[in-house]
Amino acid sequence: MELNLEITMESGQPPHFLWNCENGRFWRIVGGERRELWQEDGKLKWSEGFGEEAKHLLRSGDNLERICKAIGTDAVMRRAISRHRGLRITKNAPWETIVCFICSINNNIPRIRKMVQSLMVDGEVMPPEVMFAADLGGKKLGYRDKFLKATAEAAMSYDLSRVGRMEYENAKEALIEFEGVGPKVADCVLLFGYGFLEAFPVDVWIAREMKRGYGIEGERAIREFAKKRWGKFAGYAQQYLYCSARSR
DNA sequence: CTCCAGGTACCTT
DNA sequence: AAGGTACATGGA
Repeated sequence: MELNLEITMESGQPPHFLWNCENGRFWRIVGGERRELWQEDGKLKWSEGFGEEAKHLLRSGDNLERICKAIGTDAVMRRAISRHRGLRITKNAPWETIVCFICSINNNIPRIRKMVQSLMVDGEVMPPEVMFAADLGGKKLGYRDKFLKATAEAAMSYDLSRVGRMEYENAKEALIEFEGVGPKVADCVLLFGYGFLEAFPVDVWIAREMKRGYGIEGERAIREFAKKRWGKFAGYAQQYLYCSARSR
């Protein structure tokens, strides 16, 4: 599996907010167990018993070479890919992904991470029932606390796995019903939480990069262009562009 | 002081 | 569909 673990885990995807990094190893606690991930000579290593989950997290089934070949149809994208070799889309739990990206609203990565960490108990994001009942005051969430409360309450009586069985457009509409989930957050959740690789989240970095690289402006036009050019792998294209924009 | 950050909700054209 | 504005917070 082609992989650059460091770039992947620290590219603004959910693991960036949920996992920790210490001397080259990534770790988090799940169910009281410490899971670790690292690379040796490019080869992925994991702590005992964590192999299947690790492969799932890193979408080992994605043929990165084939995907990059499919989306690398112009100089801008090829350059983005070459500068971030081994960057993969990750697959995370839907609820954790929703929380991460509600926290991301009009926010920066270091602070998103702080907020998400403050919403974790025993290494995991508080489940909806707990979050709804929790006192979020003092966590410095800004106006996002009311979005989290409302969405947590709604999620208590909603089977989030349903979304994963819908078509992309319907799934997006369903997610936007939650307070604090708009088009951009929904696309992030669909991409990183449900594995819809056609999702193309448009944030300020992407908007900037699309104008710079392709001369395209406006959310509507950007999404149309992305769908036409990158189709079912638009999510990967987006992540390469995002990292390019941020490393500029 | 202003500007910005993986935007959304709500309003008016 | 497109364009405005308020909204919390902290760092540059």
